[in-house]
Amino acid sequence: MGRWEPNARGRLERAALELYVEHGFEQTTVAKITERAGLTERTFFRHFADKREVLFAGSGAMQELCVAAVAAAPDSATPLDMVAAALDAASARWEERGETVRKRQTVIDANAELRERELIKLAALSTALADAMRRRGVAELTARLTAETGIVVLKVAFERWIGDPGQRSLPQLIKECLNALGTMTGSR
Amino acid sequence: MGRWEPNARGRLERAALELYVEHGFEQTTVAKITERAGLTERTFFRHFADKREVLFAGSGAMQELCVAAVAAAPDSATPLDMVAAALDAASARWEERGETVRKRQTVIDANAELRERELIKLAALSTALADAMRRRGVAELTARLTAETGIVVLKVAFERWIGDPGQRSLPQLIKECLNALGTMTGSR
DNA sequence: TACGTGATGACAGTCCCTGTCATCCGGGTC
DNA sequence: GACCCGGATGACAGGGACTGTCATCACGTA
Repeated sequence: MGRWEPNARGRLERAALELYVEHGFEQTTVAKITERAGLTERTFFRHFADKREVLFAGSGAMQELCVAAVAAAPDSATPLDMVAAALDAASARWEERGETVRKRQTVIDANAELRERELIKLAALSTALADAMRRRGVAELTARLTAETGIVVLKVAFERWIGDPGQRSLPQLIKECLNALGTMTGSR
Repeated sequence: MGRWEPNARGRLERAALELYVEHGFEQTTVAKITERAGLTERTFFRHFADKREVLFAGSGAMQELCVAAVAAAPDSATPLDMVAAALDAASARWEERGETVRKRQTVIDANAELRERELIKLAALSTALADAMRRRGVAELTARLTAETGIVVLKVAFERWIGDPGQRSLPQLIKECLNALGTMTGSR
């Protein structure tokens, strides 16, 4: 348990997820996490802004992935196409490690504070997508509305993907939601 | 400053908003709020679940208002019409006391924790709207997507209403966003 | 006037999170 | 090999949010 064991941050992430799964988020104290990781509380808060953030460490990379997808979209793409490309990129990444994603989501869904954090992460993603589209020449209002709509589709499709016993794939569910969206707004 | 001054809850709400405006949310301790209201900390937490909730005391009534609007929509209404009716009801209520609403929103926008709380309140509103639509016979997926889309429109329109120097009314901005939404999804 | 009920006060305690300073490890310099 | 420097960690004190528990108080009612 030397002071200099490698990958302190990774050990904290792992210990936290394990304990959140075993005993729930609220019942887990930061002291217990650092104890399992062989570190001190102070070090935990040097790596993560708060007790919730440890579950969202990967959200930054996911956001960059989505922004890159928008930037890489062909010039012929409509705003909705750009968002769809971003959602494809994100969902592909999630499909890869479905087991971990599901476990993590179970923890989040069981706690209101964590759902709050999840929502603000999605809001940040929406803003980033809107910015990326604006850089592609999309008008302000259109960019904002399209990005937010994309997040809606992501939320609904992801929810169904989690609830389903692995029947349909995430990209498939996203496509279905996008179609339903079209009939919804067009039905008048 | 007797122990039995009337309207303890109201005094707490008022004192909290005042102090949040004067010094910001983070700089305001619950002790300061209860001091101004002539009560104790323990009493604050009997009336409000946490320090943030005091700013969202009215969200329950707003949600009921929206749900009632959906329930009262004519049978000929499409899902999108139902949501539009709900947004009209909500925005009318906000227009009434624009001054207070703007002041409160300034406080919320300045703090990440408060934005988180705002987002989960909107998510709860979305769920309530979807439930109300389902009771009107709307299919599960359609209800969910339409409700979420309505919240998107509300968010974007409200944001523009706050940022604007009172040019366009909130119902007007909502209508504009709904129109832009139609052209967006229909543009392909 | 006595009593019951609900709201408030008083107090101790836990946990999250922060500021500060000392300590340690690894790597580069001479 | 001795020296040193920068980044990461430990140790400690402390504030503030929130909770549990019991005593106390005001008010309506019999």
